[in-house]
Amino acid sequence: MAQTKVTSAEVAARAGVSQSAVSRVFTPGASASAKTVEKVKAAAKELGYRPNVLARAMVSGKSRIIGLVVAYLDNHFFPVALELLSNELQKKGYHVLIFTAPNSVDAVDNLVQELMDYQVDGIIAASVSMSSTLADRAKLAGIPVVLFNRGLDGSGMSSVTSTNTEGGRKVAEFLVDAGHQRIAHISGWSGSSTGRDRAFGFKESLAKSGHALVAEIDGMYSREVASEAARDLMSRPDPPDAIFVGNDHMAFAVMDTIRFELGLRVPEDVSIVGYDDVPMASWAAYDLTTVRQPVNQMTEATIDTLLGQINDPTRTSTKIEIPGPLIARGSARRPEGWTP
Amino acid sequence: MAQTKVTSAEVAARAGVSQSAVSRVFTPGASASAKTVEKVKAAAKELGYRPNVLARAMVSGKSRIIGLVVAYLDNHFFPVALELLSNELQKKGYHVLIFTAPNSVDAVDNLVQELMDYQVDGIIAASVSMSSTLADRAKLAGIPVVLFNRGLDGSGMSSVTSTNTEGGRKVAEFLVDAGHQRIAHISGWSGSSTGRDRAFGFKESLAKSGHALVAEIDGMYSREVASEAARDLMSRPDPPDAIFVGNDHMAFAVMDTIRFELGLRVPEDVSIVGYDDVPMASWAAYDLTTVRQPVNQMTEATIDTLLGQINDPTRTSTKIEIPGPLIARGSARRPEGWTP
DNA sequence: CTGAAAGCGCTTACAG
DNA sequence: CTGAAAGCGCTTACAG
Repeated sequence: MAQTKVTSAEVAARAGVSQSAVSRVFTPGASASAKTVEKVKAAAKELGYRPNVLARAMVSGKSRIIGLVVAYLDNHFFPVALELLSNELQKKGYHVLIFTAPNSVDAVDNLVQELMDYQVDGIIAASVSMSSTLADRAKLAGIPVVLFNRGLDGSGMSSVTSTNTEGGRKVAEFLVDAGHQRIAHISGWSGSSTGRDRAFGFKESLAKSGHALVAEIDGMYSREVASEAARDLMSRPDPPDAIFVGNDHMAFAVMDTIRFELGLRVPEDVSIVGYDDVPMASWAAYDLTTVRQPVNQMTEATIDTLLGQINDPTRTSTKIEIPGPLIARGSARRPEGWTP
Repeated sequence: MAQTKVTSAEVAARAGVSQSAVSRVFTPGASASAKTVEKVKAAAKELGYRPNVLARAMVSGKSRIIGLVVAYLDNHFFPVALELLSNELQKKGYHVLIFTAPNSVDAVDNLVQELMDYQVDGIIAASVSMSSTLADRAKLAGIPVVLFNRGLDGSGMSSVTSTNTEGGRKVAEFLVDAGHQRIAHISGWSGSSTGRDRAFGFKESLAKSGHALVAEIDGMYSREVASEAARDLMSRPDPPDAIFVGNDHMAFAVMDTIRFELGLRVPEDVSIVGYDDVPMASWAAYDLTTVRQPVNQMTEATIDTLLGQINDPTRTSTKIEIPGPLIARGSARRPEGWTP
């Protein structure tokens, strides 16, 4: 029997109290006598009243909306993260306004402007490039920003990633210990800190053990580009015996190309290692050796950081890196006696 | 140089006009002289002013927010749909408040209440079960609802699906024409119209050609349940020579189980057909024969329907079904001389 | 075209 | 604890 739009004034009239009293009953922590609460709740129920969140947001200055900017939804890491982020935020009484971003800095800056128009309390940018000037704008507007799965040093924005450099190192050790001699890298997009850090750790560790990279190609986080890179690598006179691919999403494409198009065997002819440990990595058709990004911990840290900054604007930005293990499966030869 | 919160009044002061004038300059279609526009825009730019969308929403009664309820984000069909929906809505000046739903009717009803608190202009429920009473509530509140990839007859809600019954029929014909004799079905969740319709069309067509279903098991849209069903089916004394699986997401699990766990060949030992044609279906590791859901057209129709109802509240609800082709790939034996 | 004023539905000091 | 009142930042009749 809900009316088209019930206001607190109507509830007040029916309950025989003031409009302020109605508001108090619906404001956690505000004072109202048991009797008032009872009368108001009864009237509200009869009329089907619920407070207008937008009005509340306007006067309180808190919208309880978090803006989430995402790209790369075709990489399954992000739907998983999105779901975790959204569930957790819902539990804490926040809601998510989602923006899908083409991955250009300009486009993202526009989106973030629009987000700010909605008076969001905070912004999570997932694997997306924001300009520093935009970051400054958000800071001036008092809106905290947390970068998820991407860092931007010197931007003053908080970020949450896995220990990408360390992850790259682990892969190098794993491949070297397994006796690989001709190692190549199809990297994550070099415009992303994530891609750069993994490549850096990987190459650094390789060099330390006296190995040089056979080849390094930017896979641009794209299936097509990664497949082309795999074709290129495997058709060389001296093809690699192991390829570290900058994320799982590209690694699947590389495996498809190598096995079904080129007719080679994985790992007998070439070992493949990915990064992320998306659910599909454990599916039998791929059984991909990869470095796990602890997405649960990463989303938790992201939310803690963001809400922390929302509740205490003086808090300084933090850079959180969460370690994840290398998960050895069937797509790469293992070092003898290897244990995680 | 943006201030922490610039209001139209401040812009008005700087531009030497009234606050109303500022508002008009930022309201498409409102009248203002070229001179006023110029002065206001200049002042707005200097101060970094942007209208507060929430305030606008309150007075205009239009939030330009669309509530999107999703479940099953692990099924790749939904991230794809989500991205299309979000992009298209952004282009039309709407934004998406996202709610991830556990798939119980109660939980969904709660979420939708919260959505309404945000004064959303419309709701898209993707593969999610809403109660009819909730639908009635939304209608009373004047908020149009469109069901995406799910129907609910008699609810008065609009829905957009593919022609699921017809799709089921196509699969039956395809398998029968290929000479399969022992045909089984691991269905989509029987609580969903989508699952029921596909199963219905499939069985109806099978019966018409004098074939009986060897077995039918509800796969609950779950990888685990579908895998268990596959084990069950293939360990029978007289195992099926073809299985129609209610969606691609489950079909991948079925293929993994049959090939890597049971050591059988697809399609030599058993043909597998899915439903959806998610991107992964075309990946070489699965090469899945499936019925395509034209997700582009489905999302377009969803948006057209929703915005249509928002702009013209008298418009009656519609039930749209969009046909999609069967895509023959390598996971199922083809009828001789088969053409799409 | 333009400004003064009312009002959207709330929250929150301020008195009592 | 409670009510009257101000105000959040806008849009939109209403006069002029």
